[in-house]
Amino acid sequence: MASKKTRGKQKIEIKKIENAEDRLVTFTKRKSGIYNKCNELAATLCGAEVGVVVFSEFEKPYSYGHPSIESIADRFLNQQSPQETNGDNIASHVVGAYKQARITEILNKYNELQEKLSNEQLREKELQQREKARASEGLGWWQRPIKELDLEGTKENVCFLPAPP
Amino acid sequence: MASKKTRGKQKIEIKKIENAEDRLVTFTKRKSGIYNKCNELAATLCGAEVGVVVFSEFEKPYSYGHPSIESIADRFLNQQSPQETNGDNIASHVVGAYKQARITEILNKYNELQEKLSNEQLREKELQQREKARASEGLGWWQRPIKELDLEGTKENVCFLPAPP
DNA sequence: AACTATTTATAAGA
DNA sequence: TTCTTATAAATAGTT
Repeated sequence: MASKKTRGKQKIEIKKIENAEDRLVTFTKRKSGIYNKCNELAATLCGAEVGVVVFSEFEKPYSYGHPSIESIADRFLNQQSPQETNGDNIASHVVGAYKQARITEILNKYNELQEKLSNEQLREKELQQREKARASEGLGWWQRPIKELDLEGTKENVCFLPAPP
Repeated sequence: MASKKTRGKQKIEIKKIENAEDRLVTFTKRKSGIYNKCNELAATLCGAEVGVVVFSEFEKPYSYGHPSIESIADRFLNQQSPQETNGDNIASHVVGAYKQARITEILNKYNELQEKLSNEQLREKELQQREKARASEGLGWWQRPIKELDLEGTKENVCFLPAPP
């Protein structure tokens, strides 16, 4: 009993983490922490919508949105009355890019299909698949092994539940 | 001193907070919590950039960005794959070569999924065949009307797209 | 808006 | 990398 197993969470300065490995670990952990917070915010408030975009130090893009980035962006485009912004609005640019590439549509279709598939066929496998998908969370969807794009509920890069009417 | 001053933080279900006042308070608190987390993530990693967009239940927009929304947006709009740049630098309207390749993967995956589904249900199989046929017609999916990409009722349920490379 | 008792997130370690 | 664990940080309910 004499010694504790770990020192537990230590206070850290909010400065760049010098060690690259630690930095990556922290990046990953905190990013998911933020996603989780955002998801709770949206779920908790139910009327709220949240979109997050993160670029790693290697400029690898990550993102989260609820219920979808499009709806969020569209709102920005249609009505501007920012109460607290520290910059230009990101959503309009983001959506512009998306619309140009027309990735949005195909991804929507893809997700719908995923949903369909899982509903009809693989309900019981969801958990397994989710675990798998989580393993490669660090990669953008286009960079992932295609296999892992399988099925719904890629927790990290995808969002979930539609808000009640 | 016998009695505690408060019950402290209580565990709550992640469900819509029924009481409107509490909901607003929580929204405000958690939103700043998220901003703070994002700020730490950006500052901590230093190379990272983060943008957040939040809409309240009243559709009031809030946002945060670090170091600036512009830089994040620029990356979304101007990102080009490193691999692409040294080969042919024909021009900007081909920007999407790499992008499209990536997307094609998704499309392929999409079709794969459909195939899977077809093993379960004939209806889905037909759907899949139709899609396949279209895919080989010569037009890239991105050039086709969205409707041909099939499936109806675009819901706002899922998915969020990471940035195009 | 401040306060705390708790819950939650997470820095280190295993 | 995934799991622990001690501790820091966030926050639900209160004042």
